[in-house]
Order: sequence, then structure tokens, then C-alpha cells
Amino acid sequence: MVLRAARKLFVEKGYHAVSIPAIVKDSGVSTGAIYSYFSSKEDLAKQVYEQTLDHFEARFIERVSSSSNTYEKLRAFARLVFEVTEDDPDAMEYMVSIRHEEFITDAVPLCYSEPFRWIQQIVAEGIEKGELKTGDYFLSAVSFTGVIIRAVELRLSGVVKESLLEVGDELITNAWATIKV
Amino acid sequence: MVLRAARKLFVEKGYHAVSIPAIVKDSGVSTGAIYSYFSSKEDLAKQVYEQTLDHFEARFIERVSSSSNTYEKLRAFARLVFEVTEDDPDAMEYMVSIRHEEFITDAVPLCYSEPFRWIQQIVAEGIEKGELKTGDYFLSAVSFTGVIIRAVELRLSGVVKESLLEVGDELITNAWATIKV
Amino acid sequence: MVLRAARKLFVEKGYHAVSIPAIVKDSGVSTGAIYSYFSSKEDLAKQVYEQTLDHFEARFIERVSSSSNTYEKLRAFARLVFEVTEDDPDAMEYMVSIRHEEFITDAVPLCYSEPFRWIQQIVAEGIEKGELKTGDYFLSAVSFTGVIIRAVELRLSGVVKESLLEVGDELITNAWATIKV
Amino acid sequence: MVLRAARKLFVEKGYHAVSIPAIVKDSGVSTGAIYSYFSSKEDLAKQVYEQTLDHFEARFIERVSSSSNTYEKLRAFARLVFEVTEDDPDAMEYMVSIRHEEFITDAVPLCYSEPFRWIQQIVAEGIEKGELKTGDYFLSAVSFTGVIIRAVELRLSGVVKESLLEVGDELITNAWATIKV
DNA sequence: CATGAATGAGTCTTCATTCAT
DNA sequence: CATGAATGAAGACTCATTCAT
Repeated sequence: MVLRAARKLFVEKGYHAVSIPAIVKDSGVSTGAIYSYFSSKEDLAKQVYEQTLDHFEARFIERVSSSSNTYEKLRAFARLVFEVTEDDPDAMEYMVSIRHEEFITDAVPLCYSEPFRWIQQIVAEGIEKGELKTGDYFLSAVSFTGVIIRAVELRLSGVVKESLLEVGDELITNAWATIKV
Repeated sequence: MVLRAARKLFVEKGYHAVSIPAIVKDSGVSTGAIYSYFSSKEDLAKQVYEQTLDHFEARFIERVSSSSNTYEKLRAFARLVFEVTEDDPDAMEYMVSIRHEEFITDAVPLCYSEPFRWIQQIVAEGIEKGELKTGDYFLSAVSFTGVIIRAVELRLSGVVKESLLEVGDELITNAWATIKV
Repeated sequence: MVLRAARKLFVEKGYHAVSIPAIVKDSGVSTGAIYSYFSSKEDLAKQVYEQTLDHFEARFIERVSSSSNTYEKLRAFARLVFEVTEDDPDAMEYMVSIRHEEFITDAVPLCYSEPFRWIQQIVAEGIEKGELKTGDYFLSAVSFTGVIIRAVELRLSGVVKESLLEVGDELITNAWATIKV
Repeated sequence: MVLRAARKLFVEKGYHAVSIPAIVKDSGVSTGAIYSYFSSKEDLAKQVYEQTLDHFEARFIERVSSSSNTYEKLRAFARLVFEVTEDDPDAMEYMVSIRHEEFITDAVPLCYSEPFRWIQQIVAEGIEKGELKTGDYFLSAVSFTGVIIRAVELRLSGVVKESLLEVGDELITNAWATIKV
């Protein structure tokens, strides 16, 4: 499948270092076919991005909606991030590491995407309800997600050797410490 | 100066999207001269990386060595990171955002570079001395730096509007919360 | 209809700048259907050429055969050319302007086509009968048709603003002057 | 030389049928060099056009300025056209046959170029002075040049076998007949 | 038969690198 | 040494043609 092969290559080498012939070779789909599905290489990268983000959002909504309090919601987010990192590392890496400016001009940056906006809102509500320490809700959201995302980046780059599913709870504890009352 | 012009362009467009002609134009140095200083475009990017990292390391050593306890040392690191982010954003962005895999094969990744190894060591010692909570020192280091680095990334991408010199203390408090006893 | 849509496009953009997809779009006929009627794009262009020329020839014969003397015959030719130019400019442009070398290798060039051979013959006979000035019949035919065709070219390219049906008589007078006794 | 090789190929096959590799092969100049002289294939074709037209104009001015009356001027024009046709057929064919719309959007069409505008002016003046028959000066100019240009086209396409330098006088006589008093 | 998705050779163009001056 | 014109391999993309449905 083209989207999957393209994402794998984009993640491995970066957008500009991946040639259409390389995608042709890896996906088994001909140049012409690729250009009948996607109007350009840029369009292909955008669709990869959207599909990946949409899929993540769908899973995110599912998880978070079944949680009640602030801690449960943030924990559900973090666990989902860790799961995706382990189960579909290309997807996670495409979301966090790719320099999307290289090909996306009109798309929202990841930090403005729904999941991250929701994290901000969850944090803002948590502060209001007194479940979190007072302070700038945006900085609190940044701090919480910073712990999670940094761990993901180091896991994806191979620096972290253990599965995030194993060490995830300790990371969540650390992340939670940045914002709890 | 070539290194500076190259770094600015690499940060703006990414390694592969920057052509030698563009560097020639921006730096005012001729193609031939560039190729007499650097053996290839890849070599140029590596030297930019090393020079940037060396400079950061020198400042890091200066700052941290004058600190006594664990908190002071980590705080000195974070303040330095925030200062560089505000004063020389290209340098910071080149260190944290550039996909070095695109051109570096044998160089150490940032997370293994001296400053980050030292942070790990500082954290390890802090745990030993009882100044930090017990647990995996590596995960603790990741958590602390995660808060700092994530804030830097969002500042560099324009999402965070305030200077990190202003909101830095709140971020340091958050980061410290992940590891304190 | 394919031939008509193709001719319109060939006239507008030139043979090589017209793609089969463009003809498919404009004619509403599928790619497969086009390739079942015509063996190739070149063959399509040839059939357009032949059909256009055949149609012109049929009208030419009709007109000229009902004329008696040399002047009447040449005048009938010129009026027909002007009429086609105004009523079906694509047909005329395809006959006079298209660089047929671009796709025709074995077809007769326009200047050797029946109507033009007949003009030559009419002129030759006219000279013999003393209705035209003596001289090289070929050059005389070239001169007469030159005035007519040049006017057509400039009309088709929009340089001549008046309908050739209006200014045609003056042109015919000019053309006739080149060969009359 | 690139311009010359390109013109030869454009004349032989038409703009769209000539590839850059073909020009590289025929001119002996590398792809990169061509693109350092010309910004694009279109730009190359435009420069060929301008250079060819400029050269013709220079010779035209030289010839016509040394003529006194209307007949001499028009004769000088026609003789020049015939000479160029015989001596540098590519130049003449590039001026009269190429579909310049295929690559030129902002350039003046040939019929509006200086030489042809001057012919119109010469004819207009000739009518005023009583040296030419009264009537629409534009149609008269079209008629005169029609005879000349049509002969050139047929000579270039190989239909006319004799040198225009030989049969030129008869053609000029015919052309002159269209406009003389 | 008709369709139009798929093919891949070939197009224009860029750019890392070299080397004559 | 420094220069920058020249090289040509490789990239994104198009389109005439085929063939499974």
C-alpha cells in the first residue's frame, strides 16, 4: 500500500530524501498509479499525515471519553501514545518527528491538532476543578506532554531500550507530578 | 560566514531543501571556497552540528561547574537552554529539531552528547545523595529534560508566544517536580 | 465527436501539446474507444487531416465545376476559402497552419492536395487559352493563392478584423491582378 | 552553438517535439550549461526568436533605407526575404512557420514585427503619393507580402525547386501587380 | 465491445561536485 | 589558492498506450 510505504520511507529518511522511484520500489505501485491517487509528492505526504492523525484521533476519542477525572484522562492519553509508539512506531514517528513545514503549508501543526488541544482543555478544566495546581494551563499542558513526548522520541530513536508499555507508569507518574496539586 | 549562513538555511528549510548555490548566495563565499573548507555538503552539515554543540557544551560546563547542589545544576542547565533559545534560536533549533539522520551516520545523536550525558549523571548522583526521588535515573533525566525541551520546541515553532526567560521559572518548577523527593 | 474535438484542440495548442486525456475530456469519448477507432494519436491526427481535406475538396469540386472561365473558377475557389475561414475556422486553420510534418510522414502536403493541384491546372489552362498572362504557371498559381492564403492566415490569427466575406472581393481583385493579362 | 542547433531542431520538428537531450546532443553543450544560459526551454525558444528577428530587422533597415521610391523599397524587402530564404533557410522558416503561440505569450506576432509594420507604412505612403492604387492599405500590404511569403513557404517545404534568387523577379512582378496603379 | 486504471519511458529541470582559468 | 562555468546523474511529473474487467 502506497501510504504505508511512503510513511515508512518518510520516517526513515525525511520527506526530501525520499524519491518517487523509491516509493514505487517499496510499494510495488507504479509511478503513474501513484500520480493518479495523489496529485503530487506533497499531496501524498499530506494525505499520509492526515490519515495518520485521523486514526490517532479516533483512538484518542475512544479512550479519553471513557475516562472520568483529569488524571484518568491524561493517563489514557499517555497510555495510548505509548501503545501506538510500540505497535505502530512509524505512525508515531511521522506525527512527532517529521518536519511538516517541509511540505505542509496550510495544515495545522501537530501541537494545534485536536488531541493536543484537548489535552490543553483537559488541563484547563482540571485546574478549574482544583484537581491540578494553579498556574498557566498552557505551560502545564506543555510540561505534562513534554515528559511523554520526549520519552517517545528517545524510544523511537532507540535510546530507550525498554518498551514504553513497561516503563510507562513511571513516566506517567513523573508527568503527573508536573501538574498535580 | 559559511557555517552560520548554512545553519540558518538548514534550520529554515531542512538539510535537503538547501542547495549549495543558496549557501553561496547567502554567505557570499564561492562554491570553490566552500569545497576547499568542507569536503561535501554532508561534511558541512556535520561541522555545523559539531561547532554548535561544542559551543553549547562550553557554555554548559561554565554554568554547571559553578553550581553546587543538584537543583542548582539542573536549573543552570535549563536557564542556559532557555537563554540560547531566545538569543540564538538557530543554534537551538539546529540542535533539537534537525533530523540529523538525514546526513549524519557516524556522529553521536544529541541525546548522547556530553550535556545530556551529564544531566543523566547529575540526576544519578542526585538520587544517590537522596536529593531526588528514587527510581530509574534515566527515566528521571528524560522526564526533566522532556519538560524543558518540549517547551523549547514549542517556543521555536512559534506556538509559545512568551519569552522562555520569563516563563522559564514556572517550567523549571514543573520539570523539577518530576524528580524531586 | 472525436475528430471535431481533436481538431479544435490541435488547432488551439498544436499536435504535441494536446494529450489523449484532453481529447477524452473534450469529446466525452473514452480512451479505449479512441484507440479502437484510431491506432494511435498520429493516426487520429491524420484522419482529422484527411477528413477535413476531403470535405473541403468536395465543396471545392461542387463550386468550381459550375464555373465556366478561369476568372470564375479562381473566384469560386477564393470565395469558398473565405467562407470556410469564417464558418469553420478550425477546419481552415487545421489545413493551413498546422505543421503537418510533426505527425505526417507519408501523407501529401497541403500544397500537393487536389484543390491546389487543380488551381495549378486551372492557371495552366488559363495561360494556354490566353486568359492569363504568360509565364511560369506554377509561380502564377503560387502568387494567386499567396494573396488568398496570407489573408486567411492573418484573419485566423486575429490580425485582420473584418470578415473575409466583406473584404474578399478586394482581395480577389488583388490576387487576380497577379496573373491577369 | 546552442541557439543555432536549437533553431535547426525547432524548425525540423516543432517546439514541443524537440527535447532538451536532443539539443544537448546536437549542440554538444551540456544540459547544465544550457540551463545556465537560458532559464527554461521556453526562454531558449524566445531568445532564438528574438535573435533571428533582430538580425533580419537589421538587414532590412540597411536595405530599405538605401531605396528611394515605393517600388524600390518593396523590391528591396522581397529580395532580402528571398536571399535569407536561400542563405539561411532555418532563420526564414523559424520566422514564418513556427507556431510561436506554443511558447511565446508576450512577444509580438511576426505580422506585427517591425519589418511587417514598415511594409504596411511603405504601402500606406505609396498610396498617398499616388504610386499605388487606392484602397485599404492593410489589404494591399497583405496582398503584396502574401505573394512573397507564400513563395517562401513553398520554397522552404521543397515544393518550389528553383532558387528564389532566380524566380524572384517574376514573383516580385506578380506581387507588385496587386498594388500598382 | 467499451472502459479507464495502470504502466513506465521520457520530459524538463535542479544541484552536488569538479576543474580550467 | 579562489573562482564559478560546466557537468550529468537523478528528481518530480506527464502521457501514449495497453489490458483486465
